[in-house]
Amino acid sequence: MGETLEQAFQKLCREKNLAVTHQRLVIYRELMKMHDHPNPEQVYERVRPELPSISLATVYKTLHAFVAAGLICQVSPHHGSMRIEPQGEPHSHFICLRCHDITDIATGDPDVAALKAGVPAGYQVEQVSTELRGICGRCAAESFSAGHA
Amino acid sequence: MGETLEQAFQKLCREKNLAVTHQRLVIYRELMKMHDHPNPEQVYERVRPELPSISLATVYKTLHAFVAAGLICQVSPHHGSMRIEPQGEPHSHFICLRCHDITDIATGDPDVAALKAGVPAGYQVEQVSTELRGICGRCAAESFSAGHA
DNA sequence: GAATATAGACGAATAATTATTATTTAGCAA
DNA sequence: TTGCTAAATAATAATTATTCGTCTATATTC
Ligand SMILES: [Mn+2]
Ligand SMILES: [Mn+2]
Ligand SMILES: [Zn+2]
Ligand SMILES: [Zn+2]
Repeated sequence: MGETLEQAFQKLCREKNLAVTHQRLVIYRELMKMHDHPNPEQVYERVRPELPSISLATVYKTLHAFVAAGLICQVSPHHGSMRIEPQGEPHSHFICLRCHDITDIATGDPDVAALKAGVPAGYQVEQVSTELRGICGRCAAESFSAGHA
Repeated sequence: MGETLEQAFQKLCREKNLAVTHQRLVIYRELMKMHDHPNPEQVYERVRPELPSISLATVYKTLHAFVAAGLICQVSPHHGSMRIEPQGEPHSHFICLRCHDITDIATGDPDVAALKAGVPAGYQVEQVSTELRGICGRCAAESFSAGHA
C-alpha cells in the first residue's frame, strides 16, 4: 500500500507507453499539487526551480502527452481562436476534441437554480450552458476507416 | 410589421450606442445567416465579397463590439491559452468573462442520459460538464469600487 | 553495457490577436 | 445641406500563444 506518487506515475506511464523521464515526473508532481487551472506558462514557472534548463516547448509537449494519455484534461478544448455564437436561443454544445467543430445540441433547460446555489457569494452568473466533449461523427468515421485501411 | 434586418440592426445600435456603419451592418447580416460557430477569419471571408477592402482587424473589433453589446455571444470565452485541469473528479466551472479565471463549482451530476439523447448518431461523448459564465467576485468588487471612485 | 527509439533543449517559424496611426465616416447642430 | 468632432476603418506593425526542426541526451530493450 502507501504507493508513492512516483510509483503511481511510473505505473501510469507503463500503461500508456510513455517513457518515464525526470522532466515528466516533475511536471506531473507539480500538476498534482495544483488545484487551479494553470496554463502552460504557469506550469513552466512552477517546474523551473527544480528543472532550471527545461524548455517551454517541452512543457507544451508534455502537457499534450499527458492529455492524450488521459492523465489530465484540458478545460479549454477550443482551437485557440475565438468562436462566435450568432444565434440567441439557449442550447448546449458538443465540442469535437479532434477537429474542434461545435455542434448545437437541443436540450431541456438545465437546473439553473441548483447550479447557482454552488456559486460563491459575489459572483454574477450571466450564462449557463452544458458542454459535451468527444469525437464528432465525421472524425469517428475517419478513425474507423483509418483503422481499417 | 415586417421590420427589415437593417431596421432591426439600426434599432439595436441606437439602444447600445453603437454607430451604424456599413461594415457593421454587413457583418451583422452575415452573422444572422450563419447557423454554425465561425471564427473571425471565417466571418472575414464571408463579408469580403461585399466589402472587398475590409480589414481583418475591423472584423475582430466589430465582433468584440457586438459581444460587448450583447448582439451575439462567444462560445469560447477566449481563454486565449490552454488551461489544464489537473484534478480528475468531475465538477463544473465558473468562467469569468473579464479575467478568465476558472473556479470549480461543486454540483450534482447533470442528467447525462438526457443530454446524450440529443447527440447525433455516430458521435462519441467522452465528457459532460456544465459551464457557468459571468463576473467573478474579484472583478465584480473591482467594478463596484471603480463605479464609486 | 550497446543499440535503438524516444525525449529534451533551443531557436526559429507560424497563427491568432491587439496596438498604432493616418484617413474616412457617422452623428449631430447650425 | 454644411461643417465639426468623435468614432470607426484600413493598413500594417507588434505581441502573444503555440508549434516545428534539428541536434543532443536519455530511456528502454536486449
Ligand atoms: Mn450554438
Ligand atoms: Mn476544475
Ligand atoms: Zn471532429
Ligand atoms: Zn474575474
